[in-house]
Amino acid sequence: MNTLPREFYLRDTVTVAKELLGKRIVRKVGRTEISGTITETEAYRHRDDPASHAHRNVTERNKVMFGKVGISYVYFTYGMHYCFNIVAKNKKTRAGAVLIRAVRPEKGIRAMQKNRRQDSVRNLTNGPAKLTQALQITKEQNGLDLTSDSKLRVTEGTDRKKAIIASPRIGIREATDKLWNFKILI
DNA sequence: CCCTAGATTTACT
DNA sequence: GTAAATCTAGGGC
Repeated sequence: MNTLPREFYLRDTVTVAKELLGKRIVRKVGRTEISGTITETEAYRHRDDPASHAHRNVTERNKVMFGKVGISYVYFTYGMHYCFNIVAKNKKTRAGAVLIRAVRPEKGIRAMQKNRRQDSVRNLTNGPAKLTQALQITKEQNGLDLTSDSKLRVTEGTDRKKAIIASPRIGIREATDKLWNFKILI
């Protein structure tokens, strides 16, 4: 399956968040391939988005969001969880990323069940910190180039276009008026 | 099914 | 100091 090119991510963050629905994340750990289709995303921008990590200045944590598009931004939160984002923004914007909130498991379900210590396929990747655990993504994968890395990529999907549901983003207190959470039905 | 509480570390108010 | 782009277990219905 074709890996998405850099230009895919060089557009408005909100546009890319919608476009990523139905695309596929492919992770390789040793000889095991783990993959899933993206079913839920959220856009986080820069100056106009008080809920974004990059709303203020560059810090050690958020610096990837100010860099090249198509790079992974993995951050640690709530004392125990990792979340996986992809840097995306148009040329005029300094910072932005798309949070991957849910995927539908495809290849490597056995490995995911082991990683999650959980048998129920429904509960494998239906949350931002669940899918990082299932795909073995930690801060080690922060800053990888998703357009060329051998162990973590985003490729075209096989799904037909489906209706997109837009909602307020989850778990934030600011900018709840922006409908920048996007999902497709499973 | 729903709800609430507790876990546990980082980053920056 | 404290809030955080969250999850799970445990109890009630």
